[in-house]
Amino acid sequence: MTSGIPSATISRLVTYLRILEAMEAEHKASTSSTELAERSGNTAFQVRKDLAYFGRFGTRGMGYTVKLLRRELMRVLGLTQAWNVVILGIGRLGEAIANYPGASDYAFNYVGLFDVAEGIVDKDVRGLKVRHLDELQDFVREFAESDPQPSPVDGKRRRVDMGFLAVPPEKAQDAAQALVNAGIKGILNFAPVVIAPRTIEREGGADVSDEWQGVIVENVDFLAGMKRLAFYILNPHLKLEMEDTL
Amino acid sequence: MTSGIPSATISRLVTYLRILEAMEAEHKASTSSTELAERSGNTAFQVRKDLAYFGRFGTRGMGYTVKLLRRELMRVLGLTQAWNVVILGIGRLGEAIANYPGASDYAFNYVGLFDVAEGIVDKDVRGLKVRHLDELQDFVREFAESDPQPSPVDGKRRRVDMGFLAVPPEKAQDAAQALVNAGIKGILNFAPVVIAPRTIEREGGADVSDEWQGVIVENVDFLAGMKRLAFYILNPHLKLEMEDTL
DNA sequence: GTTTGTGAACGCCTTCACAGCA
DNA sequence: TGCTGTGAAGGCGTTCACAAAC
Repeated sequence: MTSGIPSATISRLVTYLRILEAMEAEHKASTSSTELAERSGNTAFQVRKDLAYFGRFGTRGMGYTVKLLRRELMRVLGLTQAWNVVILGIGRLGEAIANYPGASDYAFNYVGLFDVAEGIVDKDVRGLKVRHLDELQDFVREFAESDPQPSPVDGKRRRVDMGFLAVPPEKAQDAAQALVNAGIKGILNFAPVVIAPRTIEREGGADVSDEWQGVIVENVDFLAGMKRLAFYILNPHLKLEMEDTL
Repeated sequence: MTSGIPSATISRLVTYLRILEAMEAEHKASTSSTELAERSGNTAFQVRKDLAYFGRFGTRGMGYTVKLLRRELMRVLGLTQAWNVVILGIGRLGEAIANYPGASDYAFNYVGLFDVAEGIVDKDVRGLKVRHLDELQDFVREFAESDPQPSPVDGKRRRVDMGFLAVPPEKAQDAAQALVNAGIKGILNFAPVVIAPRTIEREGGADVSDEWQGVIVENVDFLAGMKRLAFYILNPHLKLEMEDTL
Protein backbone atom coordinates (compact mmCIF):
# COMPACT_ATOMS: atom_id res chain seq x y z
CA MET A 1 0.00 0.00 0.00
CA THR A 2 2.54 2.59 1.04
CA SER A 3 4.99 1.07 -1.41
CA GLY A 4 6.25 2.97 -4.41
CA ILE A 5 6.65 6.41 -2.89
CA PRO A 6 9.54 8.24 -4.55
CA SER A 7 12.26 9.17 -2.10
CA ALA A 8 12.33 12.59 -3.75
CA THR A 9 8.76 12.99 -2.52
CA ILE A 10 9.91 12.54 1.08
CA SER A 11 12.55 15.24 0.67
CA ARG A 12 9.96 17.58 -0.78
CA LEU A 13 7.49 16.90 2.03
CA VAL A 14 10.10 18.13 4.46
CA THR A 15 10.33 21.33 2.46
CA TYR A 16 6.55 21.78 2.32
CA LEU A 17 6.40 21.31 6.07
CA ARG A 18 8.94 24.06 6.55
CA ILE A 19 7.00 26.42 4.34
CA LEU A 20 3.80 25.66 6.23
CA GLU A 21 5.55 26.49 9.49
CA ALA A 22 6.65 29.80 8.05
CA MET A 23 3.07 30.45 6.87
CA GLU A 24 1.72 29.69 10.32
CA ALA A 25 4.18 32.18 11.77
CA GLU A 26 2.85 34.68 9.21
CA HIS A 27 -0.69 33.90 10.46
CA LYS A 28 -1.72 32.63 7.06
CA ALA A 29 -4.85 30.50 7.41
CA SER A 30 -4.94 28.76 4.07
CA THR A 31 -2.80 28.14 1.03
CA SER A 32 -2.86 26.39 -2.34
CA SER A 33 -0.77 23.95 -4.29
CA THR A 34 0.26 26.86 -6.53
CA GLU A 35 1.58 28.86 -3.61
CA LEU A 36 3.38 25.89 -2.06
CA ALA A 37 4.88 25.24 -5.48
CA GLU A 38 6.21 28.77 -5.83
CA ARG A 39 7.75 28.84 -2.38
CA SER A 40 9.33 25.42 -2.70
CA GLY A 41 10.56 25.68 -6.27
CA ASN A 42 8.33 22.97 -7.71
CA THR A 43 5.26 22.75 -9.89
CA ALA A 44 1.73 22.71 -8.50
CA PHE A 45 1.26 19.30 -10.13
CA GLN A 46 4.19 17.98 -8.19
CA VAL A 47 2.91 19.35 -4.90
CA ARG A 48 -0.51 17.79 -5.33
CA LYS A 49 0.91 14.46 -6.45
CA ASP A 50 3.29 14.37 -3.48
CA LEU A 51 0.47 15.01 -1.04
CA ALA A 52 -1.82 12.53 -2.78
CA TYR A 53 0.50 9.66 -1.84
CA PHE A 54 -0.59 10.11 1.76
CA GLY A 55 -4.19 11.24 1.66
CA ARG A 56 -6.59 13.99 0.73
CA PHE A 57 -5.77 17.02 2.77
CA GLY A 58 -7.35 19.84 0.78
CA THR A 59 -10.73 21.16 -0.15
CA ARG A 60 -11.50 21.48 -3.84
CA GLY A 61 -12.02 25.03 -4.87
CA MET A 62 -10.58 26.24 -1.56
CA GLY A 63 -7.06 24.94 -1.14
CA TYR A 64 -5.39 23.70 2.03
CA THR A 65 -5.77 24.78 5.63
CA VAL A 66 -2.25 25.63 6.74
CA LYS A 67 -2.68 24.30 10.27
CA LEU A 68 -4.28 21.06 9.17
CA LEU A 69 -1.82 20.31 6.38
CA ARG A 70 1.09 21.02 8.68
CA ARG A 71 -0.20 18.58 11.25
CA GLU A 72 -0.83 15.93 8.61
CA LEU A 73 2.68 16.27 7.21
CA MET A 74 4.15 16.03 10.68
CA ARG A 75 2.19 12.84 11.25
CA VAL A 76 3.22 11.39 7.89
CA LEU A 77 6.87 12.18 8.52
CA GLY A 78 6.72 10.72 12.01
CA LEU A 79 7.40 14.01 13.76
CA THR A 80 4.48 13.93 16.20
CA GLN A 81 6.29 11.50 18.41
CA ALA A 82 9.50 11.59 20.39
CA TRP A 83 12.78 10.30 18.96
CA ASN A 84 15.67 9.45 21.23
CA VAL A 85 19.04 10.17 19.71
CA VAL A 86 22.66 9.54 20.60
CA ILE A 87 25.54 11.42 18.99
CA LEU A 88 28.86 9.70 18.38
CA GLY A 89 31.79 12.07 18.04
CA ILE A 90 31.65 15.29 20.06
CA GLY A 91 34.27 17.33 18.25
CA ARG A 92 33.40 20.70 16.78
CA LEU A 93 30.88 19.18 14.40
CA GLY A 94 29.19 16.93 16.95
CA GLU A 95 28.92 19.80 19.38
CA ALA A 96 27.48 22.08 16.70
CA ILE A 97 24.87 19.43 15.93
CA ALA A 98 24.00 18.94 19.59
CA ASN A 99 23.49 22.67 20.00
CA TYR A 100 21.80 23.41 16.70
CA PRO A 101 18.41 24.99 17.31
CA GLY A 102 15.36 23.47 15.72
CA ALA A 103 15.89 19.80 16.47
CA SER A 104 14.01 19.85 19.76
CA ASP A 105 11.01 21.46 18.02
CA TYR A 106 10.28 18.01 16.67
CA ALA A 107 10.94 16.09 19.86
CA PHE A 108 14.31 14.87 18.75
CA ASN A 109 15.81 14.31 22.17
CA TYR A 110 19.55 13.99 22.51
CA VAL A 111 19.86 11.45 25.28
CA GLY A 112 23.52 10.46 25.06
CA LEU A 113 26.79 11.86 23.73
CA PHE A 114 29.80 9.64 23.08
CA ASP A 115 33.43 10.09 22.17
CA VAL A 116 36.78 8.45 22.86
CA ALA A 117 39.20 11.37 23.21
CA GLU A 118 40.77 12.30 26.56
CA GLY A 119 39.74 15.92 26.58
CA ILE A 120 36.20 15.30 25.42
CA VAL A 121 34.94 12.38 27.52
CA ASP A 122 33.37 13.69 30.77
CA LYS A 123 32.98 17.13 29.23
CA ASP A 124 29.59 18.74 29.72
CA VAL A 125 27.71 19.58 26.52
CA ARG A 126 24.18 20.94 26.61
CA GLY A 127 23.70 19.52 30.09
CA LEU A 128 24.83 16.02 29.12
CA LYS A 129 28.07 14.46 30.25
CA VAL A 130 29.99 13.00 27.31
CA ARG A 131 30.47 9.27 27.81
CA HIS A 132 33.12 6.95 26.46
CA LEU A 133 32.07 5.05 23.35
CA ASP A 134 32.71 1.76 25.14
CA GLU A 135 29.70 2.48 27.34
CA LEU A 136 27.33 2.75 24.39
CA GLN A 137 25.90 -0.73 24.48
CA ASP A 138 25.28 -0.64 28.23
CA PHE A 139 23.82 2.84 27.95
CA VAL A 140 21.34 1.82 25.27
CA ARG A 141 20.22 -1.21 27.25
CA GLU A 142 19.85 0.71 30.49
CA PHE A 143 18.04 3.52 28.73
CA ALA A 144 15.48 1.10 27.37
CA GLU A 145 15.00 -0.48 30.80
CA SER A 146 14.75 2.82 32.63
CA ASP A 147 11.72 4.01 30.74
CA PRO A 148 8.59 1.93 30.45
CA GLN A 149 7.10 4.13 27.73
CA PRO A 150 6.64 2.18 24.50
CA SER A 151 8.65 3.05 21.43
CA PRO A 152 6.74 4.77 18.64
CA VAL A 153 8.42 2.48 16.16
CA ASP A 154 7.65 -1.01 17.32
CA GLY A 155 5.47 -0.62 20.41
CA LYS A 156 8.21 -2.05 22.60
CA ARG A 157 9.57 -0.12 25.52
CA ARG A 158 11.37 3.08 24.77
CA ARG A 159 14.72 2.75 23.19
CA VAL A 160 17.36 4.80 21.44
CA ASP A 161 15.98 5.33 17.95
CA MET A 162 18.82 7.02 16.08
CA GLY A 163 22.53 7.54 16.21
CA PHE A 164 24.29 10.48 14.61
CA LEU A 165 27.79 9.79 13.30
CA ALA A 166 30.02 12.85 13.63
CA VAL A 167 33.31 10.99 14.06
CA PRO A 168 36.35 11.34 11.79
CA PRO A 169 35.93 9.56 8.44
CA GLU A 170 38.37 6.76 9.25
CA LYS A 171 36.43 5.83 12.36
CA ALA A 172 32.97 6.09 10.84
CA GLN A 173 32.56 2.45 9.81
CA ASP A 174 33.55 1.14 13.25
CA ALA A 175 31.35 3.65 15.00
CA ALA A 176 28.44 2.68 12.75
CA GLN A 177 29.03 -0.94 13.70
CA ALA A 178 28.91 0.04 17.36
CA LEU A 179 25.53 1.68 16.82
CA VAL A 180 24.21 -1.37 15.03
CA ASN A 181 25.58 -3.74 17.66
CA ALA A 182 23.71 -1.72 20.25
CA GLY A 183 20.50 -2.35 18.33
CA ILE A 184 20.04 1.13 16.89
CA LYS A 185 18.21 1.02 13.56
CA GLY A 186 18.66 4.57 12.25
CA ILE A 187 21.96 6.23 11.38
CA LEU A 188 22.46 9.81 10.26
CA ASN A 189 25.95 9.78 8.84
CA PHE A 190 27.87 13.06 8.67
CA ALA A 191 31.17 11.47 7.65
CA PRO A 192 32.25 11.52 4.01
CA VAL A 193 32.32 7.74 3.66
CA VAL A 194 29.92 5.07 2.51
CA ILE A 195 28.59 3.19 5.52
CA ALA A 196 28.16 -0.42 4.47
CA PRO A 197 26.79 -3.42 6.30
CA ARG A 198 29.65 -5.49 7.61
CA THR A 199 29.48 -8.80 5.84
CA ILE A 200 30.32 -12.08 7.49
CA GLU A 201 31.61 -15.07 5.59
CA ARG A 202 29.27 -18.00 5.37
CA GLU A 203 29.27 -21.22 3.40
CA GLY A 204 28.22 -20.29 -0.09
CA GLY A 205 29.35 -16.69 0.08
CA ALA A 206 29.25 -13.55 2.13
CA ASP A 207 26.14 -12.54 3.96
CA VAL A 208 25.08 -9.53 5.92
CA SER A 209 24.98 -10.06 9.64
CA ASP A 210 21.53 -9.98 11.18
CA GLU A 211 22.12 -6.81 13.17
CA TRP A 212 22.12 -4.83 9.94
CA GLN A 213 18.68 -6.04 8.94
CA GLY A 214 16.37 -3.06 8.74
CA VAL A 215 19.06 -0.49 9.50
CA ILE A 216 18.48 2.80 7.67
CA VAL A 217 21.38 5.09 6.78
CA GLU A 218 20.87 8.70 5.73
CA ASN A 219 23.83 10.81 4.71
CA VAL A 220 24.51 14.48 5.35
CA ASP A 221 27.75 15.14 3.58
CA PHE A 222 28.88 18.69 3.16
CA LEU A 223 32.18 17.84 1.47
CA ALA A 224 30.13 16.12 -1.21
CA GLY A 225 27.97 19.23 -1.39
CA MET A 226 31.08 21.35 -1.99
CA LYS A 227 32.17 19.09 -4.82
CA ARG A 228 28.77 19.04 -6.47
CA LEU A 229 28.70 22.81 -6.24
CA ALA A 230 32.11 23.03 -7.90
CA PHE A 231 30.85 20.88 -10.74
CA TYR A 232 27.71 22.91 -11.28
CA ILE A 233 29.61 26.19 -11.23
CA LEU A 234 31.80 24.84 -14.01
CA ASN A 235 28.78 23.44 -15.87
CA PRO A 236 26.00 25.90 -15.18
CA HIS A 237 23.93 24.77 -18.15
CA LEU A 238 23.25 21.51 -16.32
CA LYS A 239 21.57 23.31 -13.46
CA LEU A 240 18.59 24.94 -15.13
CA GLU A 241 16.87 24.90 -11.77
CA MET A 242 15.52 27.91 -9.87
CA GLU A 243 14.76 29.94 -12.97
CA ASP A 244 11.02 30.13 -13.21
CA THR A 245 9.72 33.53 -14.11
CA LEU A 246 6.06 33.12 -13.31
CA MET B 1 26.80 18.53 -25.61
CA THR B 2 27.32 17.91 -21.93
CA SER B 3 23.61 18.30 -21.44
CA GLY B 4 21.43 15.56 -20.06
CA ILE B 5 23.62 14.30 -17.24
CA PRO B 6 21.49 13.13 -14.31
CA SER B 7 22.25 15.02 -11.14
CA ALA B 8 22.26 11.67 -9.35
CA THR B 9 25.25 10.79 -11.51
CA ILE B 10 27.18 13.75 -10.10
CA SER B 11 26.47 12.61 -6.54
CA ARG B 12 27.64 9.12 -7.40
CA LEU B 13 30.83 10.40 -9.04
CA VAL B 14 31.73 12.04 -5.75
CA THR B 15 31.30 8.67 -4.07
CA TYR B 16 33.40 6.86 -6.67
CA LEU B 17 36.13 9.43 -6.23
CA ARG B 18 36.17 8.81 -2.50
CA ILE B 19 36.44 5.07 -3.02
CA LEU B 20 39.29 5.56 -5.48
CA GLU B 21 41.12 7.66 -2.92
CA ALA B 22 40.70 4.90 -0.37
CA MET B 23 41.98 2.38 -2.92
CA GLU B 24 45.01 4.51 -3.64
CA ALA B 25 45.72 4.62 0.08
CA GLU B 26 45.47 0.82 0.03
CA HIS B 27 48.01 0.76 -2.83
CA LYS B 28 45.52 -0.83 -5.16
CA ALA B 29 46.67 -0.33 -8.75
CA SER B 30 43.52 -1.21 -10.64
CA THR B 31 39.85 -1.86 -10.11
CA SER B 32 36.69 -2.76 -11.99
CA SER B 33 33.17 -1.48 -12.37
CA THR B 34 32.04 -4.48 -10.31
CA GLU B 35 34.28 -3.56 -7.40
CA LEU B 36 33.35 0.12 -7.54
CA ALA B 37 29.72 -0.97 -7.59
CA GLU B 38 30.09 -3.12 -4.48
CA ARG B 39 31.89 -0.45 -2.50
CA SER B 40 29.50 2.31 -3.49
CA GLY B 41 26.25 0.38 -3.20
CA ASN B 42 25.35 0.52 -6.87
CA THR B 43 25.24 -1.83 -9.82
CA ALA B 44 28.17 -2.27 -12.20
CA PHE B 45 25.91 -1.10 -15.02
CA GLN B 46 25.29 2.10 -13.18
CA VAL B 47 28.98 2.71 -12.57
CA ARG B 48 29.89 2.22 -16.21
CA LYS B 49 27.01 4.38 -17.43
CA ASP B 50 27.95 7.16 -15.02
CA LEU B 51 31.54 7.15 -16.22
CA ALA B 52 30.50 6.93 -19.85
CA TYR B 53 28.90 10.37 -19.64
CA PHE B 54 32.36 11.87 -19.39
CA GLY B 55 34.65 9.66 -21.42
CA ARG B 56 36.24 6.26 -21.78
CA PHE B 57 38.51 5.74 -18.82
CA GLY B 58 38.91 1.98 -18.71
CA THR B 59 40.56 -0.81 -20.66
CA ARG B 60 38.30 -3.62 -21.86
CA GLY B 61 39.18 -6.89 -20.27
CA MET B 62 41.35 -5.10 -17.71
CA GLY B 63 39.27 -2.60 -15.79
CA TYR B 64 40.30 0.84 -14.58
CA THR B 65 43.64 2.17 -13.39
CA VAL B 66 42.92 3.60 -9.95
CA LYS B 67 45.28 6.52 -10.29
CA LEU B 68 44.09 7.47 -13.76
CA LEU B 69 40.39 7.21 -12.99
CA ARG B 70 40.83 9.21 -9.82
CA ARG B 71 42.54 12.01 -11.73
CA GLU B 72 39.87 11.97 -14.43
CA LEU B 73 37.06 12.20 -11.89
CA MET B 74 38.80 15.06 -10.14
CA ARG B 75 39.07 16.86 -13.45
CA VAL B 76 35.44 16.19 -14.32
CA LEU B 77 34.26 17.43 -10.94
CA GLY B 78 36.42 20.53 -11.16
CA LEU B 79 38.63 19.61 -8.24
CA THR B 80 41.98 20.06 -9.94
CA GLN B 81 41.76 23.80 -9.55
CA ALA B 82 41.56 26.16 -6.62
CA TRP B 83 38.25 27.42 -5.27
CA ASN B 84 38.08 30.49 -3.08
CA VAL B 85 35.40 30.33 -0.44
CA VAL B 86 33.90 32.67 2.11
CA ILE B 87 31.86 31.48 5.07
CA LEU B 88 28.95 33.54 6.37
CA GLY B 89 28.02 32.80 9.97
CA ILE B 90 30.84 31.75 12.29
CA GLY B 91 28.86 30.23 15.11
CA ARG B 92 29.48 26.65 16.20
CA LEU B 93 28.47 25.29 12.81
CA GLY B 94 30.45 27.78 10.74
CA GLU B 95 33.51 27.20 12.87
CA ALA B 96 33.12 23.43 12.56
CA ILE B 97 32.93 23.80 8.79
CA ALA B 98 35.97 26.07 8.67
CA ASN B 99 37.97 23.55 10.67
CA TYR B 100 36.66 20.37 9.10
CA PRO B 101 39.55 18.39 7.63
CA GLY B 102 39.41 17.30 4.04
CA ALA B 103 38.30 20.49 2.36
CA SER B 104 41.81 21.76 1.71
CA ASP B 105 42.71 18.46 0.04
CA TYR B 106 40.78 19.73 -2.94
CA ALA B 107 42.08 23.27 -2.91
CA PHE B 108 38.98 24.70 -1.34
CA ASN B 109 40.54 27.76 0.23
CA TYR B 110 38.68 29.63 2.93
CA VAL B 111 39.65 33.20 2.24
CA GLY B 112 37.16 35.12 4.35
CA LEU B 113 34.92 34.56 7.36
CA PHE B 114 31.98 36.84 8.12
CA ASP B 115 29.50 37.34 10.93
CA VAL B 116 27.60 40.16 12.60
CA ALA B 117 27.68 39.26 16.29
CA GLU B 118 29.69 41.29 18.82
CA GLY B 119 31.63 38.41 20.28
CA ILE B 120 32.44 36.79 16.95
CA VAL B 121 33.59 39.61 14.70
CA ASP B 122 37.36 40.12 15.08
CA LYS B 123 37.71 36.64 16.55
CA ASP B 124 40.51 34.55 15.08
CA VAL B 125 39.44 31.31 13.46
CA ARG B 126 41.91 29.10 11.66
CA GLY B 127 44.26 32.01 11.22
CA LEU B 128 41.60 34.26 9.70
CA LYS B 129 40.13 37.25 11.44
CA VAL B 130 36.33 37.19 11.31
CA ARG B 131 35.03 40.26 9.49
CA HIS B 132 31.72 42.03 9.76
CA LEU B 133 29.22 41.03 7.07
CA ASP B 134 28.97 44.66 5.94
CA GLU B 135 32.51 44.38 4.62
CA LEU B 136 31.66 41.47 2.33
CA GLN B 137 31.17 43.40 -0.88
CA ASP B 138 34.38 45.41 -0.44
CA PHE B 139 36.26 42.28 0.53
CA VAL B 140 35.20 40.41 -2.57
CA ARG B 141 36.14 43.30 -4.84
CA GLU B 142 39.51 43.83 -3.19
CA PHE B 143 40.20 40.11 -3.25
CA ALA B 144 39.63 40.00 -6.98
CA GLU B 145 41.87 43.02 -7.52
CA SER B 146 44.62 41.75 -5.29
CA ASP B 147 45.25 38.63 -7.30
CA PRO B 148 45.88 38.74 -11.02
CA GLN B 149 45.45 34.98 -11.47
CA PRO B 150 42.48 34.19 -13.70
CA SER B 151 39.44 32.43 -12.34
CA PRO B 152 39.01 28.82 -13.35
CA VAL B 153 35.37 29.51 -14.04
CA ASP B 154 35.34 32.33 -16.49
CA GLY B 155 38.96 33.14 -17.18
CA LYS B 156 38.63 36.51 -15.48
CA ARG B 157 40.87 37.50 -12.64
CA ARG B 158 40.61 35.50 -9.47
CA ARG B 159 37.53 36.02 -7.45
CA VAL B 160 35.58 34.49 -4.61
CA ASP B 161 33.89 31.45 -6.14
CA MET B 162 31.61 30.19 -3.40
CA GLY B 163 29.90 31.32 -0.23
CA PHE B 164 28.86 28.96 2.54
CA LEU B 165 25.76 29.95 4.46
CA ALA B 166 25.95 28.89 8.09
CA VAL B 167 23.81 31.66 9.54
CA PRO B 168 20.60 31.18 11.53
CA PRO B 169 17.64 30.19 9.35
CA GLU B 170 15.85 33.53 9.65
CA LYS B 171 18.89 35.36 8.32
CA ALA B 172 19.70 32.95 5.51
CA GLN B 173 17.78 34.68 2.75
CA ASP B 174 19.33 38.07 3.46
CA ALA B 175 22.78 36.58 3.75
CA ALA B 176 22.28 34.79 0.44
CA GLN B 177 21.31 38.09 -1.12
CA ALA B 178 24.51 39.64 0.23
CA LEU B 179 26.52 36.87 -1.44
CA VAL B 180 24.74 37.40 -4.73
CA ASN B 181 25.09 41.18 -4.54
CA ALA B 182 28.82 40.67 -4.12
CA GLY B 183 28.85 38.69 -7.36
CA ILE B 184 29.34 35.22 -5.89
CA LYS B 185 27.77 32.56 -8.10
CA GLY B 186 27.87 29.47 -5.89
CA ILE B 187 26.07 29.04 -2.57
CA LEU B 188 26.32 26.07 -0.25
CA ASN B 189 23.36 26.53 2.05
CA PHE B 190 23.45 24.88 5.47
CA ALA B 191 20.31 26.59 6.73
CA PRO B 192 17.00 24.72 6.75
CA VAL B 193 15.28 27.14 4.39
CA VAL B 194 14.69 27.37 0.67
CA ILE B 195 16.95 30.03 -0.81
CA ALA B 196 15.02 31.73 -3.59
CA PRO B 197 15.99 34.44 -6.03
CA ARG B 198 14.64 37.75 -4.82
CA THR B 199 12.14 38.89 -7.39
CA ILE B 200 11.67 42.49 -8.41
CA GLU B 201 8.42 43.88 -9.69
CA ARG B 202 8.39 44.87 -13.33
CA GLU B 203 5.64 45.86 -15.73
CA GLY B 204 3.93 42.68 -16.73
CA GLY B 205 4.89 40.69 -13.68
CA ALA B 206 7.70 39.80 -11.36
CA ASP B 207 11.15 39.05 -12.69
CA VAL B 208 14.34 37.75 -11.20
CA SER B 209 16.98 40.38 -10.70
CA ASP B 210 20.04 40.00 -12.90
CA GLU B 211 22.43 39.23 -10.05
CA TRP B 212 20.75 35.85 -9.59
CA GLN B 213 21.39 34.81 -13.17
CA GLY B 214 23.59 31.75 -13.13
CA VAL B 215 23.68 31.43 -9.33
CA ILE B 216 23.85 27.81 -8.16
CA VAL B 217 22.50 26.78 -4.76
CA GLU B 218 23.34 23.44 -3.17
CA ASN B 219 21.77 22.48 0.13
CA VAL B 220 23.27 20.59 3.04
CA ASP B 221 20.46 20.26 5.50
CA PHE B 222 20.87 17.96 8.44
CA LEU B 223 17.52 18.77 10.02
CA ALA B 224 15.94 17.53 6.80
CA GLY B 225 18.13 14.45 7.06
CA MET B 226 16.82 13.79 10.56
CA LYS B 227 13.25 14.02 9.34
CA ARG B 228 13.81 11.75 6.37
CA LEU B 229 15.44 9.26 8.71
CA ALA B 230 12.45 9.38 11.04
CA PHE B 231 10.16 8.64 8.12
CA TYR B 232 12.21 5.72 6.87
CA ILE B 233 12.48 4.20 10.33
CA LEU B 234 8.69 4.24 10.51
CA ASN B 235 8.39 2.93 6.95
CA PRO B 236 11.38 0.63 6.51
CA HIS B 237 9.86 -1.19 3.56
CA LEU B 238 10.32 1.97 1.48
CA LYS B 239 14.04 1.98 1.97
CA LEU B 240 15.30 -1.18 0.33
CA GLU B 241 18.69 0.28 -0.48
CA MET B 242 21.13 2.55 1.21
CA GLU B 243 21.82 5.40 -1.06
CA ASP B 244 22.97 8.94 -0.68
CA THR B 245 20.83 11.90 -1.41
CA LEU B 246 20.90 15.43 -2.46
C1' DG C 1 38.06 -15.42 -21.34
C1' DT C 2 37.49 -10.95 -19.21
C1' DT C 3 35.65 -6.41 -18.63
C1' DT C 4 34.42 -2.07 -20.74
C1' DG C 5 31.27 0.87 -23.47
C1' DT C 6 26.65 1.65 -25.34
C1' DG C 7 22.23 1.55 -27.94
C1' DA C 8 17.75 -0.13 -26.56
C1' DA C 9 14.19 -1.78 -23.36
C1' DC C 10 12.27 -1.10 -19.21
C1' DG C 11 10.25 1.09 -15.31
C1' DC C 12 9.55 4.85 -12.48
C1' DC C 13 8.91 9.71 -11.59
C1' DT C 14 7.15 13.78 -13.38
C1' DT C 15 3.91 16.21 -16.13
C1' DC C 16 -0.42 16.80 -17.84
C1' DA C 17 -5.40 17.18 -18.64
C1' DC C 18 -9.51 16.75 -16.82
C1' DA C 19 -12.80 14.75 -13.65
C1' DG C 20 -14.71 15.69 -9.11
C1' DC C 21 -16.27 18.48 -5.65
C1' DA C 22 -17.01 22.80 -2.91
C1' DT D 1 -16.08 29.24 -11.09
C1' DG D 2 -11.88 27.61 -8.59
C1' DC D 3 -8.76 24.36 -6.94
C1' DT D 4 -7.96 19.69 -5.58
C1' DG D 5 -7.31 14.80 -6.66
C1' DT D 6 -5.94 11.34 -10.08
C1' DG D 7 -5.64 8.16 -14.08
C1' DA D 8 -2.85 8.50 -18.29
C1' DA D 9 0.88 10.22 -21.11
C1' DG D 10 5.46 11.46 -21.51
C1' DG D 11 10.24 11.83 -20.38
C1' DC D 12 14.17 10.56 -18.06
C1' DG D 13 17.20 7.59 -15.55
C1' DT D 14 18.24 2.86 -14.67
C1' DT D 15 18.80 -1.75 -16.23
C1' DC D 16 20.02 -4.78 -19.57
C1' DA D 17 22.26 -7.48 -23.28
C1' DC D 18 25.68 -7.64 -26.27
C1' DA D 19 29.25 -5.84 -29.28
C1' DA D 20 33.98 -4.30 -28.96
C1' DA D 21 38.52 -4.44 -27.25
C1' DC D 22 42.29 -6.36 -24.67
